[in-house]
Amino acid sequence: MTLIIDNLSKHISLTPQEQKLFLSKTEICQYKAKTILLHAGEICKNSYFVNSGVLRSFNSNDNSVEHVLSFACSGWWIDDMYSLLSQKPGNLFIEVLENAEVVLLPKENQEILYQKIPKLERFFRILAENSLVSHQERLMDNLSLTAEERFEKFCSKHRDLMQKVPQKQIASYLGVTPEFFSKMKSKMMRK
Amino acid sequence: MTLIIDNLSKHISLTPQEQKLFLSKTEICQYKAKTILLHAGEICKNSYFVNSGVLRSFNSNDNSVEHVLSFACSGWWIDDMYSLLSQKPGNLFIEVLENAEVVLLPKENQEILYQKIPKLERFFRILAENSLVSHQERLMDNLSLTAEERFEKFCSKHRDLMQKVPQKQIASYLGVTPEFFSKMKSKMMRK
DNA sequence: CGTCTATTTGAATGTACTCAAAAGCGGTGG
DNA sequence: CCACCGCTTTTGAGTACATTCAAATAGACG
Repeated sequence: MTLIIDNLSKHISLTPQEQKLFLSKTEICQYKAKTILLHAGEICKNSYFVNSGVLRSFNSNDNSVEHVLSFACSGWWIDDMYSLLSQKPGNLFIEVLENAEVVLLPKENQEILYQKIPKLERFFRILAENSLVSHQERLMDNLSLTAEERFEKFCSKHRDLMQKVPQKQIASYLGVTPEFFSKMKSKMMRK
Repeated sequence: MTLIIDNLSKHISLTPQEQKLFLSKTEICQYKAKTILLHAGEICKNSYFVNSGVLRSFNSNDNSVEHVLSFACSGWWIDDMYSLLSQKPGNLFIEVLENAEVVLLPKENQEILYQKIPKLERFFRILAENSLVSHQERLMDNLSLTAEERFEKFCSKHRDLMQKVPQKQIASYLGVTPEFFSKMKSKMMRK
């Protein structure tokens, strides 16, 4: 029922009291599609855990060209890690793509929880390490694969997102223009 | 004197006993340039902390095209995080570029240390989070900047490496061919 | 139904790559 | 200490992958 407790339980085990404490430091919010949870230039005050719906993080080059850093569906965490850690203005937006229920974990509560439940250090260590691994892989893919190969890999890894997300944003995630993505897609269909 | 203890002290404070315990679980090794500490296909058994010298991690596309994931100088950690976490064969090489003194922290000792000194969970959480931030930034740079811009950014961030590392490897890190890098460089010099 | 945005398609362009060959540089052995 | 060998860097010509700009088409939403 509480997806987020299940998520924690993947790497650490919490007593019922600890679970209660954890939940008491979070807040559940409902957001409609297109809501912007964080604007570039703001300081990121929360980690977001997605119960349902879809979010994305992206930056926007002065000239309104967007680059998608990540998507987050049910069961995923999303934030502007740079801004969250440094508590300085970041350059990411976080936007709701599909009506979403989101668990907010405020930065200051996270620090409190680290003190009260040190096991959480372990959880977020593992979370960060796993995230690091997948970012490293994506980086290497961007260096060594063609757009077509990256697209195929994306499809096999995230078939679910293909339905939910406008393809211009998948293009952006893969690092190509929407126009090129469209041409590439139809070319691959023909085979 | 012990660079690695200084490094830990940046984020957590250890008692002298804890410091001793930590060091007792590590091993210091000297390696000559060109030594390969980890081959693709092997399981990564250690985290490496660089006391002196320079290392790099890279993968190698079947057809012998190399892509540099990261460099590590004095004071930096390096490993194949994927393989280290999963204890499955990875696809990274770790190589010594410049004669190096390296602190080895074996995976199994790391687990022991997590139990004996839970504060280390915090340290490696912060380490992973910071690494994640810089990988995210590099990823976004690869999506949104030209090769020239990435090169300029690299220069201003890592002037020291420019001297120490063959430029074909900087090219590889930036995601361009050595030939193109050379042309780009001379073009930028002329300005 | 009309408006707004996303997608498709086409033509011209550019950034970066491949292949090839020459020049430079560093280390090693005689 | 010099000469040679291998590797890195440079340079050039031709090519390819992906972009830009523009316009037409399709879809989604109020």
